[in-house]
Amino acid sequence: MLAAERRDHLLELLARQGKVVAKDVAADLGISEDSVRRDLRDLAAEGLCQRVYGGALPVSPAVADYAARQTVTPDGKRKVASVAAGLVRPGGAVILDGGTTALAVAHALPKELSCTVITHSPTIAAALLDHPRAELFLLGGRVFKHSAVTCGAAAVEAAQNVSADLCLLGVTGVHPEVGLTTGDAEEAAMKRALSARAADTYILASSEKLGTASRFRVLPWEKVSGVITDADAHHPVVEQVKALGVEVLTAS
Amino acid sequence: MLAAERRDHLLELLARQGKVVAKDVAADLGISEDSVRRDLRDLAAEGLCQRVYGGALPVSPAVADYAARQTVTPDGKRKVASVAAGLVRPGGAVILDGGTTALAVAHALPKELSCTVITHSPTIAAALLDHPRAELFLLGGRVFKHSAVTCGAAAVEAAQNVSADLCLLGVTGVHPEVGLTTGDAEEAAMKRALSARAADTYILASSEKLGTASRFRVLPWEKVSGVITDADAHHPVVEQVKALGVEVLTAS
DNA sequence: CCTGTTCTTGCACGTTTATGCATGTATTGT
DNA sequence: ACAATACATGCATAAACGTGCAAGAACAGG
Repeated sequence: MLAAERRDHLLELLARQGKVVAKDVAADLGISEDSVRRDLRDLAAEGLCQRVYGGALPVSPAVADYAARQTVTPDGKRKVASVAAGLVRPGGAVILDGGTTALAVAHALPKELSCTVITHSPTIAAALLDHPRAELFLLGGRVFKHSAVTCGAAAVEAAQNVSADLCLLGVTGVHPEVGLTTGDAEEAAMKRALSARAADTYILASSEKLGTASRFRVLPWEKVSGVITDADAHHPVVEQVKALGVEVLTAS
Repeated sequence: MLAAERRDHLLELLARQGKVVAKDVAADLGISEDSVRRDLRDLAAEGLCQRVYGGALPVSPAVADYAARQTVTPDGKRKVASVAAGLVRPGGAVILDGGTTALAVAHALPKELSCTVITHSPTIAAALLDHPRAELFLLGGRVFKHSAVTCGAAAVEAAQNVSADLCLLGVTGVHPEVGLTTGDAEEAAMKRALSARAADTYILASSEKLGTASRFRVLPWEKVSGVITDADAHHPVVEQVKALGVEVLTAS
């Protein structure tokens, strides 16, 4: 890899993602962090980027506000989202829950992927409007403003009329014994309804959810095909969940 | 997540929401409150925000870019939206169409107005999430990405189960003889279905729509209670529409 | 083909910076 | 006045940084 190539690569990353993390790029390109730092220093000297602790930012912060929105989601959720997006097969149908992690999944879906996305979140629907090849189906109903999803009888009924290969569900608590839980009864019912319409259900479980439980049970472990998390494979909760016979996909 | 990114994020929140709560941001980004406090302290030291107990406020309180968003919508649409929003009675129910003008109406609704909003646009629904007293009902169905609304049989069927006092409809053409028109047959059908569920239907007709016609008829003039426009009261189309017995609300 | 120079790269070292936790203090609301 | 919450401070740890140095590659000139 040529040095000039690296610089171009850095500038492209900067434009596309709105930021560059020295460590990540180094690992990605298989070169030392020192070289990346040197490149960034040079670019900054030429006024092509703004050097910050840990990496660099574009000179004009308003470069890509789509990208900016991406970057404000915590690292863990983004990793989980990336793995989850990989589960969606071209031509397949996926039921996508609401919540910030699910929104990250929507953003992580390849822009030209042709698939069917079924969701009960207007936010998710709005995020997928610029995916030209994605068929989008919105489940209507009363909107719960707190979590920005439709719930209630009408929404559950609407869900009965769809089916999919895959359901990606967000929850607030993932506990080996208690199971999967969330903070609202209506939401829990809706999540159950969604899960029942898909062949496989995977849980979006960024590490802060592991080992915690909320008030309302969503699903028992038997109904879950797998869990996607950014926690280490040796995390105690991960190992307990594996012992229950549930597949665990770790995103490191 | 880079430290500099966090600071940018804080400033953006400050601009968009007019305030920052340390605890919330910490939970949101998955970092400790200490870091958030330190960032806020630094920003305050640079004069970029005003530190207060529990979080921070913008330096000049009136900067929250609610105004900024309003200004990107053309002047005419904003005026129309403002008048339309005035038609919504406290406690009343309104069916709100999709489109940019309808989105402006959503933004123009008083934040503390308690009313029921029924819409088939995920974008509109997302825009109204921060109206705590507004009951929100979303009509599901296949999403037409071009105009960001749900359409088709499922959406029309969902519309049959609601009713409202008022329907605010956006169209692409307003012509005295041809009537109200739009560019897509499915959309036209959906708009008809919406209109049929409300006691009164008003058309959002910013001046560039007047005198033009598109491919598909939405409604004949008899089904329309009124037209809201920013055009002058002596605009020829306005006078012709008035002659048809349709009320015209002019927003100057 | 050989040699000396320059440039790049990765490594080692010490330094600086950021972060989370613990402790004690201030502020707010009831 | 009291409890709850927010805050500042100090500290330990880990990460990022800069610098100097040596090994190697690219290149020019003899």
